[in-house]
Order: sequence, then structure tokens, then C-alpha cells
Amino acid sequence: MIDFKKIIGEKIAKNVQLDLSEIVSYIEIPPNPEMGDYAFPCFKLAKILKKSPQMIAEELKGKIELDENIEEIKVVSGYLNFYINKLLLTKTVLTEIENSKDTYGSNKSGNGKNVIVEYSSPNIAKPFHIGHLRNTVIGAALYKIYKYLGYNTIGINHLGDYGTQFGKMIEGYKRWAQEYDFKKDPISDCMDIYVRINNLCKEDENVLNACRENFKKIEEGDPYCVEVWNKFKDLSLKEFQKIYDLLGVKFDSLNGEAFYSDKMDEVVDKLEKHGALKDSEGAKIVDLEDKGLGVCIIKKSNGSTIYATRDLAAILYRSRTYDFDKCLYVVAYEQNLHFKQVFEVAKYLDIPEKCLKGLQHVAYGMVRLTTGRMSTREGTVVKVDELLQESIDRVEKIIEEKNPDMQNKKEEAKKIGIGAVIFNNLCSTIIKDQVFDWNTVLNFNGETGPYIQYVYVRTKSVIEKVGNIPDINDVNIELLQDKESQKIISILYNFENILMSVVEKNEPSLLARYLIELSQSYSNFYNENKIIDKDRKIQDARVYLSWAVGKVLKIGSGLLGIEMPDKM
RNA sequence: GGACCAGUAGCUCAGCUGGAUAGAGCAACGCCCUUCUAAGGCGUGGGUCGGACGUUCGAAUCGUCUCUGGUUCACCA
Repeated sequence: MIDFKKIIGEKIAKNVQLDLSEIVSYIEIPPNPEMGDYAFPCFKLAKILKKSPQMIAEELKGKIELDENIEEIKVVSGYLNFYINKLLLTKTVLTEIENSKDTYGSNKSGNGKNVIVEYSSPNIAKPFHIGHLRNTVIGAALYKIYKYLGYNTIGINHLGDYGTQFGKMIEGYKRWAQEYDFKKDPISDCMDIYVRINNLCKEDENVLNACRENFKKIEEGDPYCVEVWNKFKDLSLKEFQKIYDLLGVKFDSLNGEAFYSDKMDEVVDKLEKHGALKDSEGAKIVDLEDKGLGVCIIKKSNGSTIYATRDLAAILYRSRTYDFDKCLYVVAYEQNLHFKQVFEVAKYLDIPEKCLKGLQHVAYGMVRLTTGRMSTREGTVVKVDELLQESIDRVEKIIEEKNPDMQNKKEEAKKIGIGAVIFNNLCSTIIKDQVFDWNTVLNFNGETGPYIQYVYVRTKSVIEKVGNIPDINDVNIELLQDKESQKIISILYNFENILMSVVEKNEPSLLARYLIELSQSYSNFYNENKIIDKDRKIQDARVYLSWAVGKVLKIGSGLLGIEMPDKM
């Protein structure tokens, strides 16, 4: 597509002693469309040229020639305001959408690059709660968007299937297995055991030591411990899969922590070889005090490993298996220090420089309840299956009220209910903490998933009524020059840029906000104009624009993991 | 105590790498369905951008200090 910003930058660059890239970085979008489409502030030049910004702007205006791209230039209080050729913009955007169809906004910027997205990563034998949901939804969106931009993307569910917690589970299972059937609600049974054994550990140090011993036995391949551990794993995966199916989330690999249980010796060897390993209080550590990062434990004093060791083994394995350019860890910010340590220690693993540089922690904020922090042990978690079901149920009720004759009510309710929950998790900057409130999550008015879906359904409904999508050659773009249409066009133009920023910042909320903006602009257009019109030319133009909006809403939502209903 | 993160309207949040009058949604109030889906649109009210100082032609945005909240700081993950 035409890059107007670059074109303007080039025109300015001819007359100013600055790099093109620097000029382009100064170009901004005016706060109000009447002030132009792009603006170049001349204040920075004032010092260099020792003239007033206003004078510089006037002079520049005189030197820059108008052409088919730029219609007009105005000087306003030190700004050079550019008015681009709206007909050309309209034509460019619509032609691009027509030609690329379901791939609009995608590009090849990631070609040849391998990106790992590690996300979801729930703990086996514990409930899948709304914290994991946030993680899963963020990771899945990043995964899809990277892929859309041409990256070879690998999604890894780094299951929490290892560690002392399983020693605890085994200890609990040994003691109380006969009290449970593990059939109706296996996760709940597991959690019950987990809470009981934790309480016992608090009271009795010997029990805790027995738990640690059990974990060590798993590592050593003790048949009983491994069998029980596998049982928990199978039960959990089956439960998690139900949620992934509802969310439409898939992984390329389920290699969790346990997968690396036999790959940690090499890490220890390498650290030793580099002289990075130190004995301290019976444990083996890497001392990072000089970097202000404390110490990173590699082996505990009882000889067994710890999660940092497994993360390091994973880095080594992944660099060999996937030759990654980026490895994103979607993990809550609680683990900031942990990842800083691990990435620092990874320098001793002899992996390629690009892999080392590609390690990135995508930290997101905590989900807390109005009553405070969630705790598995306290039993205060909100379970995702219950949340999703509640959301779907509420949508069904609303459909029953508003549109009782609708087709496929169940299916559509599912898309809307789940879409609402997904959108709620993606609509604000991921680093911010979120207070979970049923009423906020299950609100379907305003800036929500259902709002976007509703707008999409409107575009579909208009097309359905008309009976066909007009041929782009029958669209007279001069009939799309009103304020409302132009607002939409400029937003559509920006879609690819938004996707690029999402990847650059690992911030899917940018796309979520974008879709709200697009939806609002269409709602506005819809209310201002009659789309189905007596004048066939006007109708063709507006229906075509509606189709284009629907297309981008569907692509964008799809990238966030939100499906579009046909009716609402 | 050290480190990191956050603090914008009653609530939830936008505000791009400093730029032109600080924007949405929710909640409140008032309008708009004999016209394409009112899960919608329009309007009104609501702000010392936590505070202070500084850098700059210009600061919600950058720097320093400070207050508040959160997270984390060795054998859990």
C-alpha cells in the first residue's frame, strides 16, 4: 500500500538537512481531521535554522510541490499540515482489501524467523483459574499475530508437571486415595488432597521432607511415584483440553517441565565448565549479586533440581530444536526476577547469540479478586470452566429476550459468551493488574467483545439484505468522501501498522482497542447514513465499505481468538 | 530495607518515540426505533493527569526527589 508518511517525509527531506528516518519519526497525526492527515512540527528546526517555526513552515510549504498524493499543505502555528489525496487513499485501501481478502494486513516481515511463544502453562493437578486464562488468551493472540506476519511460530504449553508439589500430591495420594474416586471432578479431588497435605506439611516438618523425598523419587524413576504422577497428569490434561477446545487454543508442543528432567545434567556441566557454579549452603548456585540479581539456585542442597535448572535446559533444547530468533515467555510479572536470572545464566550455555538476545519475558499483571489475591490452597480461585459457562448462559438469556427466533442459538451464544471473556482479557495493557468482577466481565455493552461482534453482524446483515457484494469496479469512491466514511477508511488503512506494533511491543491490547475504534466508526457511519438506498450507486459504495469493515473486524477478532457470530 | 511495576473523570481504561482545546466505555441525566438488528447512536454533567522540583519553544509523556498501592529478594513454581 502507499506509504503516505514516507512520501511526505521524502518531500521534506529534499529541503531539510535531516535523515529521512528522523523526519518520518517527527511526522504525526493531527488531533483533528480538519487539521489535515499528517503534520510536521517545525519547532525542532527552529534552533538549527535560527528562524521561527512559523517562518520555516512557510518556506517549506513554498518549496514542496503538490502531486497526486498530496492535495494541500497548510501552515498553522509552526506546523506544516498535509492533506492527502482522499480519493487515492480510498481507492488504495479498498483495492488492497479486495485483492488480499482474508489476508489483509498480513505481510512477510517475519519470514525466515522462528518465534517460540510459551504460554498457558498451567500446573497439573491444580484448577485452571482465571490467571491461567489471561495467560492463555494473551499467548494465543500473540501466537496468531506473529504467524499472520509471516513468522514461523511455535506454541509451547510449558506444563507445570514437575517439582516438590508432586511429591506432596503423591504423599497425599498415599495417605487418602481411597477416600476419592477421581471421576466426577478429578481436579477438585486433587485440589482437596493438595490442601490437606499442605496443611499437614505446615504442622509437621517430617511430612514436608517425605514430600521432597517423593519428588526426588520421581526424578530417579521410582515406579510407584511415576505411576501416580502420570495418573494426575492424564486427569489434568483431559480437563484442560475441554477449556482449550472452548477457547479454540492449540499448541505445537506440550513439553512441560518434566520433559527436561533428563536434560539438566548438560546445563550443570556447562555452568561448571565456565566456572559459574558455586557451592553455597550445600546448594549449587550461580552468584549474580554483582549484577544486582541475587543468586540463582541450580541444584538444591538435597541434590534435586529446581525450576531455573529446567528453564535453562529448555533454552538449550529449544535453541537446538527450533533455532529460535525469539522465545517469548508469557508469564505473570511475579516472575520478573526469575527470568532476569535465567536469561543471565543462559549466557553460559554456549547457545547462538541471536537466541540469547531473543529471550524475552512477556510479563502481564495479576488477576485478583475484589476480596484480594486468589489462592489455590485457600480455595478462593475462580475456575475458568465455570466462568465460561456462566458467560454463555447469560448470552443465551439475552438472545431469548432480544431475538428468540434466531437460528443456531446455542452455537452463537457460545461464540458471544466466550468472545466477551476473551476480549475482556485483552482490552487493556497486559502489564496492568486486573480486578476480577463478574459484572464487568459479563457486561456485554460498550467496549466489549459482543459490541464488535454486533457491529460485524450488522455489516453482514446489510449485505444479506442487498443480496450480493458489489463489484469493486462498480464502486464510485467519490461517494465515500463524507466524514464518516473517511474516518473508516483511515482506520482500515492503519490495520497493518497496528499488527506490526502488536508484535513490536508484544501488546495484543493494541489490536483490541483498534477493533473498538473501527466498530465505533462504523456504528457512527451506520447511524448517519442509509446504506440500502434508492440510488444504486450510493448503495453499492456503502455496501462495499460495509463489507470491507466486516472483513477487517473478522480478521482482527480472529487474531485475538474471537469468533464472529452470523446473527445476534 | 534493595530492585522492578503501576498511579489520568465516581469506576474500568486509551493517550503512538515530548507537540496543537487531555479522550473512550461503564455509572447518572436527557434525547433517537411507522427507515438497513436499540447488545446501537447523539447530547449533558464530571479532570490540580498522585505531589514537588527540574529539562525544553512546548511535559500526562523525559529526569530527580517524594507519597500511595502491588510484586519480588535461596532451596515452591
